[in-house]
Amino acid sequence: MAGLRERQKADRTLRILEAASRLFREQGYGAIRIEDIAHLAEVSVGTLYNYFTNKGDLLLAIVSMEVEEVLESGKTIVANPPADIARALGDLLGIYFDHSLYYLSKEMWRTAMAISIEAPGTPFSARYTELDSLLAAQVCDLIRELQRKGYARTDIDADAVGQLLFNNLNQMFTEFVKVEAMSLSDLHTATARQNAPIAEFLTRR
Amino acid sequence: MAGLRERQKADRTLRILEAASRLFREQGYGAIRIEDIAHLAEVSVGTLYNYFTNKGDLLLAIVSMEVEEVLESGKTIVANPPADIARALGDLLGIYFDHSLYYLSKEMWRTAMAISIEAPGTPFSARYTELDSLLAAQVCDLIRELQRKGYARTDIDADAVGQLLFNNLNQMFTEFVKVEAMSLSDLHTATARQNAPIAEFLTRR
DNA sequence: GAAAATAATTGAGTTCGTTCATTTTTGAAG
DNA sequence: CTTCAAAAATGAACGAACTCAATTATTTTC
Repeated sequence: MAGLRERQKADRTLRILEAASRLFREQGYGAIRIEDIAHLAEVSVGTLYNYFTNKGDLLLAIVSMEVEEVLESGKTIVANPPADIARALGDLLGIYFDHSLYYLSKEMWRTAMAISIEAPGTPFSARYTELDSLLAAQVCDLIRELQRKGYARTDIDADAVGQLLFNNLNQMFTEFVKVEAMSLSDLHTATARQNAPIAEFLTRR
Repeated sequence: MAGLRERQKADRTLRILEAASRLFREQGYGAIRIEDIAHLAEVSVGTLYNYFTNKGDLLLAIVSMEVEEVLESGKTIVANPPADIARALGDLLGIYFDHSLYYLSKEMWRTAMAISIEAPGTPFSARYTELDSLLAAQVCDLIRELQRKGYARTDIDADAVGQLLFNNLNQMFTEFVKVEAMSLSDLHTATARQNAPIAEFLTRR
């Protein structure tokens, strides 16, 4: 019972998202004008604004899809973590970090993060923030799972440590996208060092 | 030997900073136009752009002054921390957090953080990032001082833990300015909980 | 002290995100 | 099939950040 209107709406949404995604990645968020996206998506500027509240929200829609995938991938680690805590953390962060530049440039991440801080109220900005919370919750889940499996001390506030670790990785990822010269391996090295004392602390003696 | 030119330059810089600071705080960064600032500072729009690369950099100049003060205040805690580690951390974060809304609104903080991520290259954006590093270093200094005084275990990587703690407080402060409803006391409570396990871990047994 | 050289100021013009009155398309009713 | 109402698309117009060629002010030189 999908009416013509409904189908066209879905089509247009997809066309806009694909056009924007491609142009942002190829030429940079800042270099692309709304008119360019509208043109490639074969809609008018006004129509684009019927579908997305503004340029930033369009970017956040794209970035959110990426975060959703990462969140899904993370589940496999949480469900079956290695006994070594430092390794378990490293594996999860590996999932988070290593796919980050497949579909999105550092500039796109920077802009997305900036917008989610500056304009937290738009629809996809809110979604992005929500996904952030879900990622934080996933780190907490990992700690709890390590406790449940008997790999980690159980007399420790898993949520407190989980949030701390997540906030740290989030900040490190922010630095990673801010500094064009910083590589993924730099990011891994830095976070591994920061996580090491916590891993030791959590390990059952 | 302060020539006329030099004096006028200093005067104008000050006038622009004071005008912007006042207008941003009273009416909001987003609501103020460059023209408004130029008018109040009694310079032309073009001149304002001779002094600051763009609107955002002007904001970051103002915010940086605030961070400089906080950094200075923090030194007193680092020089003379209480023996209780959780308290020492709480005291330092107290300095950081409690003065944050004296001269700057949450909106100003949000915008400043967003810009420092999105445009890390402008002069005052770079300065802001540098100050962030200095704050992180100060937290590391505190840990080292606690170790030196015999309050904290010395077999722990002080820089790793310091960076972790700083990244966490930075992220929590970001959340604080993002969520209009979140109070300073909420912020203290949340960070205290996150820091507690670390404080326990660091405490010499 | 006048003239030349250098530095700084100026504001009208350009660009781009965003809005909104008008037009066009779709779906329902008779 | 025609008519009507509701929904959606459209692009010209608006506003604000930023630029730059022309002008004005300061310093240096002779």
